[in-house]
Amino acid sequence: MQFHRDTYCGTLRAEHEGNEVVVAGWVQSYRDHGGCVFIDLRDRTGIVQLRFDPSVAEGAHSVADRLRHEDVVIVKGAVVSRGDNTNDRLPTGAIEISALELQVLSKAKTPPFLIEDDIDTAELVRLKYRYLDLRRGPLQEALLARAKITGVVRRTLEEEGFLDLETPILLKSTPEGARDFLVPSRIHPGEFYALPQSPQILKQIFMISGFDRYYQIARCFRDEDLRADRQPEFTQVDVEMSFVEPDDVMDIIESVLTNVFKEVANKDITTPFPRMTYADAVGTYGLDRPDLRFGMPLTDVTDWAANCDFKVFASAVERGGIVKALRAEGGGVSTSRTEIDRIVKDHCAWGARGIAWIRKNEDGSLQSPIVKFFSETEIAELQEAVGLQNGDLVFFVADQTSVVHNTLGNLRNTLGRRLNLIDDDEFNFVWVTEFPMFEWDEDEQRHNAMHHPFTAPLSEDASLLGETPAKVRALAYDVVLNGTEIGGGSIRIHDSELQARVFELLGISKEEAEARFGFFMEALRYGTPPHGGIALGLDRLVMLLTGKPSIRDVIAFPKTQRGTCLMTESPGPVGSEQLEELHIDVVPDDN
RNA sequence: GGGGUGGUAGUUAAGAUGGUUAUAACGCCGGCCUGUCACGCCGGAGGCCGCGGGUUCGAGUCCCGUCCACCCCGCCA
Repeated sequence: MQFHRDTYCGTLRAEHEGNEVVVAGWVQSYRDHGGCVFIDLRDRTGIVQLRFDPSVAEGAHSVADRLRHEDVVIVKGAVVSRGDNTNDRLPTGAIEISALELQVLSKAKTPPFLIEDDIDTAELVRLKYRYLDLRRGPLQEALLARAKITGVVRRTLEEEGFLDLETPILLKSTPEGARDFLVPSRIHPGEFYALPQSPQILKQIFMISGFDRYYQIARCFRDEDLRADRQPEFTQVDVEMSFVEPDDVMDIIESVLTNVFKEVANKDITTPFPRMTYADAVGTYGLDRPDLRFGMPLTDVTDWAANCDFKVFASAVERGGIVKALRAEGGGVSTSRTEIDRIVKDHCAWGARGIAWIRKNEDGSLQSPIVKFFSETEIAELQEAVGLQNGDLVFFVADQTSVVHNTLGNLRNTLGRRLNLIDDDEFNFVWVTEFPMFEWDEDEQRHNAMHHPFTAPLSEDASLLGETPAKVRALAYDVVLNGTEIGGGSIRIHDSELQARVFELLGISKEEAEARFGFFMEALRYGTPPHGGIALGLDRLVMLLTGKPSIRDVIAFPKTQRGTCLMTESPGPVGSEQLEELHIDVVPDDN
């Protein structure tokens, strides 16, 4: 390079008039007037206009003439006022650089899409040319926000005395929870490392080792199917502390989040966050991650339904299920019959065999596929129970408890959005506490750990472990933001006897527990402090803070829904020598 | 594994009922233009209509299969 860049494009203002500067960056656009050539030059700080005037610098002008989108140039020139030609849409619009010298550092191929904030290019194309997509403002801002967030997280935790400690990526498979990614061992034929689903056991061992306060911004891996908010590798802010109760962990996380939202988004969030038990969250809002930016609680009409004339309702109750109602205030006015049918069809995906509904028109008349099954009295009782007003729309699900809650909980979120009950600028946090220790796995006919198998029970529930494990509540807590779970943690079991019992309840035999977690069980026996912690999903946090619809928008190089990277074309085949060395035979898929 | 949406120039889209040479905008190329900033004007190039099969005199369009991307269920904290 002939010159040395000394100024970022986006930083120039009227006060810099008269300065001689050297700027470098990408050609955003070019406007050739035959005489003067105008170039918008972009770097990560913004855009500045360059003017190439043949009467000022003939050589530079004749080269500028041939500049095209995304060419990389370095330019020396004088900052001059634009006079009457100010561009109010650019922060640098009061000035321009009258170019004296220009060096083209790199010509660019015509990009497949323009580098602009608003494009509607298919994600397929954008992912293939991720390096170009990442030049665009929205992605630059998202990654900038991400970097700021991790900075604030580190600073806050360091100030609180947490140590950033690393844990291995090549680990042992502990087949519990998600499917592991495996790494074959060359030295040990037929044996495999597993990539961590989270550093759970290792951070607990740090507590046993006396480090007292640990954190790590840790990459985690889970080989499961993807969603808009799920990638095969993702990042957790992983935290663990000794000699603590849930409140201590919550306090720390509240400070972290408060600082993050203040410093990155200039949002003041109120602490302490409200708390709600799992039972209340699910009972009232259907989901264990309630979006509390709007009301619309569920109404339990099981008792009424048990004795009603509508067989679908009555028999659901008879089989041990429940019936709940979700009333959308004024929803009947704005929702057409076709839209209702559509909503019903879409939400049956959560397992409900059907979703009944009643619309009460403005004139008080009822419209519904089910009212004909009820007596006058029943209808009156029902309206009373759900508080049905003119213009309302109410939905019902009658099924097993979990199906009813899941379906109506998701329906509630849909209606909240449809009816514009949600303020997009609000950040609503809530702690959900007292999760059940176990959930029943119908397929495998055994209990599973709802959080993970190292979670301690609520002390007053510990005595129930023997008889009714389903009733045992855990010292587990989730932090929920706007209806998305952004983190979860618990107080851990620090007693090897209790840990062994929990494994037993989970259907893991002594031998199995020994084989999988023997080292950990042994470690617990050497003096373990009571401890607990939490992990925040960094990707989701950044996604919510930046208002992006997908975590792909806050991850530099994300994978597609089928786990491929369109830019690098991973995963890919490897040579037979490589496989041989790893003692691996590839068995082709059937068909 | 299942349900849904989409795939036509580089990009985004249009292309009723099957029918002449597949349109447009932006981008690209050439020319003109000294105050543009969505610059403007004139001209031009650019297509395995995702892929494979089938029906038909004839398929971008209809049928079957398949691949890819996205959203969702299952799965996954």
